Amino acid sequence: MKFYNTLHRKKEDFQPLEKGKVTLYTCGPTVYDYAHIGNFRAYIFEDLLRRYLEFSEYDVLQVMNITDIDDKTIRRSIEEKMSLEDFTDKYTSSFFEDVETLKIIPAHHYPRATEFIPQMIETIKQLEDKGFTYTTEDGSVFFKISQFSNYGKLANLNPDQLKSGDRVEDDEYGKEEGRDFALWKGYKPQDGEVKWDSPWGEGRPGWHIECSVMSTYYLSNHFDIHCGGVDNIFPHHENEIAQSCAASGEAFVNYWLHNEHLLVEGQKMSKSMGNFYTLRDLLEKGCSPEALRYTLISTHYRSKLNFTFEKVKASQKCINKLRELKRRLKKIENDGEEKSLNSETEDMLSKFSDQLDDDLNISGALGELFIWVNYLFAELDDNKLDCCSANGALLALKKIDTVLGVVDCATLDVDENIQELIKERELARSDKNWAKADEVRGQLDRLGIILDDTPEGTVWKRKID
RNA sequence: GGCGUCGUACCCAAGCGGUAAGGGAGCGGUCUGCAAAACCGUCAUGCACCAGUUCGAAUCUGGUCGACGCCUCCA
Repeated sequence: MKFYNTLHRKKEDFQPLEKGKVTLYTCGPTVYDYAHIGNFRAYIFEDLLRRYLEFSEYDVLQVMNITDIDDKTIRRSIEEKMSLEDFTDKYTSSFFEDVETLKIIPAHHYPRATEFIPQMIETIKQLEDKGFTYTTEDGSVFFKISQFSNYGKLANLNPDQLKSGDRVEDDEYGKEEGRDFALWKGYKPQDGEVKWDSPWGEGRPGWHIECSVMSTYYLSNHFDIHCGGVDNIFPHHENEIAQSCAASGEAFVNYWLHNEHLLVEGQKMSKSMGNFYTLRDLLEKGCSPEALRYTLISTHYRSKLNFTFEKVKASQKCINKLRELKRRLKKIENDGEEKSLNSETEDMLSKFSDQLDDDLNISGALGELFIWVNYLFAELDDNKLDCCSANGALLALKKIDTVLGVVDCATLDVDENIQELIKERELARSDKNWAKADEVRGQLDRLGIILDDTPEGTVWKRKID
């Protein structure tokens, strides 16, 4: 298995620190609003990574942080006249609901920054003792980058050139150099009720320290993989490396994986452009969670993904095709016990994983999958598939879906009213009352349900747009 | 200014020196009460452009054009 490691800007063979086990830290949400489709690209990429590692029989321990303390959560909670806790609880729950909707496998731990203040203070003290910090008049503590010689390695930036820059105007906490970053922020009136006691006075932790502290708390000082969006490479991850290595004196993360961003209809997603979508927005527009999942998963994680409704529609068709295959395979499964993977199926499985072994080359893997799907449909149409092979194929499809997570769907039931309509139409059809049958088809169509009359009876599925 | 990514058919997209995977859309057929699905056939002498290296290049080198990202808290 190979991954593109941002640290060395090349693909590298993946060797976990402990054989058969993977320690994985994935940057999570800042809970100040509903997560948008771009956020989910990152979480879906991380989910693909998690699922594929487990598919490859690694025992994965995954941690995802919940950032519930930063400028945005404080500002918005004050605007909403809510306590920080109530405010962030609301968006944390909505995040978990969305995770479930998208069938993202939950991380083993979701630490919240506010639950780790003592540990963060402890780490800052360690850094202070080792001479990596300085304190300013307002009770803020900064990390002194000039003390850390490896600074800039991940982002491939020259630290000396970070000294000057038009965008460095932020001297609000009185730091010595623009490039230094806050470990602890002294209390300011705009923080409202949000403050904790510390050896440097009241205040709150900086952003970067939370990930350093929470990742190493669960995964130890040195762990395998750390993921996030490309925008996190600098400064967030660069700063994490500096803090963590300076504090522990050990290596921090072996593999840094970053996902590219998402565009919507070719444009950067923004509220002013009117192309800013949360998961809820898209579900309301009729996109199914599986189609969104497929859309987000099916472009390689290091390429920009142009999110379009055309792509969601194409994704839904691919999923329908896989579900149709499953239905037809099940039909000849009959007595069910005997299974064998025929050579085509074995071939597909091995090519599928070969592709994903190459830095999660999902397009290549899906290509292999559909070659096999087409082969199976042709066999099924010719009645050439024995039940042994069909059972084997079903098994393979199930295995593939542990990675994709789009075929099986718990919410594929419709309300009773719709079931009644389908029965009504079945009756009309057996009476050859075609006018009535077509009327019902039209009725269901308006409800977003498509009917397929198959030799085994009528099946239905969700309309694509 | 510094660092970096990308340009393959109508759309998406693999490919990493050996003669263009796969998906969607389209078109023509088979099947069907109608439809859908599925199946069969069709769909790039060419991979932004120009040179070069090579027996051989979408793949390597140089250049040109174009799109984009990061350079202090945005996944």
